[in-house]
Amino acid sequence: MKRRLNLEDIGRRAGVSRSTVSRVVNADPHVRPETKKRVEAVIAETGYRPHAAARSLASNSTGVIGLVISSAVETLFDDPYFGRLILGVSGGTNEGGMTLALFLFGDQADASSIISRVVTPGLVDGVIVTATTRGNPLIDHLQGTDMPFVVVGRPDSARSTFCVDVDNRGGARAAALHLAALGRRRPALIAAPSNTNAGVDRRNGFLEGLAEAGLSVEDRVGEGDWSQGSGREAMALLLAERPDAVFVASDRMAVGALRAIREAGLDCPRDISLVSFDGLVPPDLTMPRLSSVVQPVTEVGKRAVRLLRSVIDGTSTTPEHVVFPTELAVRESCGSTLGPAAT
Amino acid sequence: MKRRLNLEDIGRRAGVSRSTVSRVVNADPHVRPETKKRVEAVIAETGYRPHAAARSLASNSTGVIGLVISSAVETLFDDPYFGRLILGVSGGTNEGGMTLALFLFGDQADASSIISRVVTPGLVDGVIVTATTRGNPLIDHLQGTDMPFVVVGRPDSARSTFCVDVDNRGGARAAALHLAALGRRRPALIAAPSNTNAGVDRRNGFLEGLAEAGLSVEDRVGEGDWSQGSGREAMALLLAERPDAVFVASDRMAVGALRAIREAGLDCPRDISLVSFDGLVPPDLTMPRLSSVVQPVTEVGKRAVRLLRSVIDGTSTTPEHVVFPTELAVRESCGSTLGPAAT
DNA sequence: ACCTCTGCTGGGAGCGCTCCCAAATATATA
DNA sequence: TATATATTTGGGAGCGCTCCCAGCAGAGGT
Repeated sequence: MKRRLNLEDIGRRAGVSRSTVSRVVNADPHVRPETKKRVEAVIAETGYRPHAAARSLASNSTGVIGLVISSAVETLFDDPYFGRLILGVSGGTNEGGMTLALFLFGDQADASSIISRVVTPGLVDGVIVTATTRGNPLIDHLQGTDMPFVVVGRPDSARSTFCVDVDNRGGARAAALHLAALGRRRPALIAAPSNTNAGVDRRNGFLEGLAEAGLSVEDRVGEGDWSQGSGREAMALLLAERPDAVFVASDRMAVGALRAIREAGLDCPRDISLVSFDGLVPPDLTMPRLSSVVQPVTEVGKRAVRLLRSVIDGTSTTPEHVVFPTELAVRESCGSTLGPAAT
Repeated sequence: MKRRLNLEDIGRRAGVSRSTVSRVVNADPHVRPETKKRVEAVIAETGYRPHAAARSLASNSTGVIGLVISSAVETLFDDPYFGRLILGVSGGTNEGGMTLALFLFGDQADASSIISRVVTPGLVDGVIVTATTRGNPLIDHLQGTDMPFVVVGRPDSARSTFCVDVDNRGGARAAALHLAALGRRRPALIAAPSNTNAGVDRRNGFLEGLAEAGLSVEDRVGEGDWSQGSGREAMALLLAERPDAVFVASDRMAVGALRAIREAGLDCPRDISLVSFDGLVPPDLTMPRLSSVVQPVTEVGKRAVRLLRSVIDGTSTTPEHVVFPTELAVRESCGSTLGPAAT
């Protein structure tokens, strides 16, 4: 069992000191080219790699970013949202040569263990937190520490944190306007949980758009829990109100709603025009293809990493809110090509 | 800006030495109860947390496990497989109080950077590698280092590594037998990529089962790339051969196949009985609900962590292969409740 | 030839912890 | 009470790196 090589060993072999090797490894320009070449040769030949923990300790920076996702974990990946977010964050860390540490809450026991692990000094340089539900305890906790963090989504108390969000409200409003323009007159809403800020914003945006168009949902409102099943149930209930259009606050729930519509012997988009939110489900997954308000999740993740890095290195000091626009992608489920529904 | 507390500081406040505090933190039993109590009081009061990097350096163990997923990243989470795997691995690391580092390959540039990052000493204690395609360069590379690793899936050269796999072959065989028992006589196969071991095993298992039942696929064979679109195309082509049953090597591709069947004006399961592999798509996602061979992905992930931990701590030294059973879940798409198809 | 200035290099100190051995104290045995 | 033994505690050494300052060489100016 041969010992691991360290800077000193490489230095000895190259006839230079520890410090010089360190400079070469860190691309410090103050090294004579020939010296540098020699050291690099030894490094290549020995396969030397600097020890990450030692580096972190000495430099007080780990090169690791934490992503904390608190949610009912079992069904986490049933919704494409988190996968995409992880993809974006991973892309962001990769481009900075950083490492991504993923913290997923399972049950409540994990939660407290993770909360304390996340703030352990010397483990991560900063954290990205998804603010799925209002009153996220982790955010409060982080606020009391000096661990840099950014929130994905809109945090409850807007002013004190860095965050990256999408224009939920604007997107939902656009959906309402589109449905109205299509001539639909009995719009329904399947909202996302009202204990999430995204859910609240989408609901308000939709109602706002409707109001602008002189429409209202009246009693045609249901609420799901993001799951497909909840969308189906909500839709089944709503059917009694004979809506001619529905805005479903997430793709996932929309898939369920679609099922309920079909099970009732109705046709989407002919009988009911549907627009959902997210734009994450591959269009071909459903028949008809979902028209939905697309949010750029991957970009959100990437951007969150960049923002966090600027917080870590002190470039950003005053709370900053980045909001990405959302855009309605018209496909089949809204029935744009059909013209107004026959009453 | 107050300095971060260290063991020495806590010791001073509690009137004991650095070492004693360390013992308390690490639950070493050789501490007098009252001393322990006093130290714990100081820790609680100051909110002290040991520095992870310092710990890693001194103890030569990081408490971090790496999960490396090499795949076309953009579409990674379109397939529920990886999400579930991550969930399982995350559950495994959480239960050991460990941290999960996630390495996703984006493009080829990421690949080499990640490969070298993964083997950096002092970053992770070990790695879990998904062996999506044959001849995975990372596995070869790891074999040349002393970084502990376990492979999820069957590696090419079976004998030299630790791995956790599922019984792809047996599951596919069961699918064939089931289709045959249903009275189907013109079975087709939409295989997974033959440059993956899972793809090869599923194909062989299916053919084997068919042979046992005295059937054969003849020309009714297609191959997809795991994507839904590829399943659809393969099925569309296959339709010309007038199959009365099809085994699709993944749920995802099966969703595409279902679409092709419907687009051709045929009915599944009446005209074509379909069985897929994975059991990961929520049943209600499709109409009809998919009958599929279920693989316990989450358990695989959990088990991989446990196995890796035993490799890390030296408990396991001789390559060990864990294989989970797979099980056919009969739902609607195979048409079991229909009786034999009318020719 | 002398001095200065710049460019490169070496080495001490220290990051906060664990490991281990020895010292100090408490307990058991004769 | 004296001695042996077990329990608890303290502190040195070191993990491998970065940071910083001092030293040393060679180039340039007078």
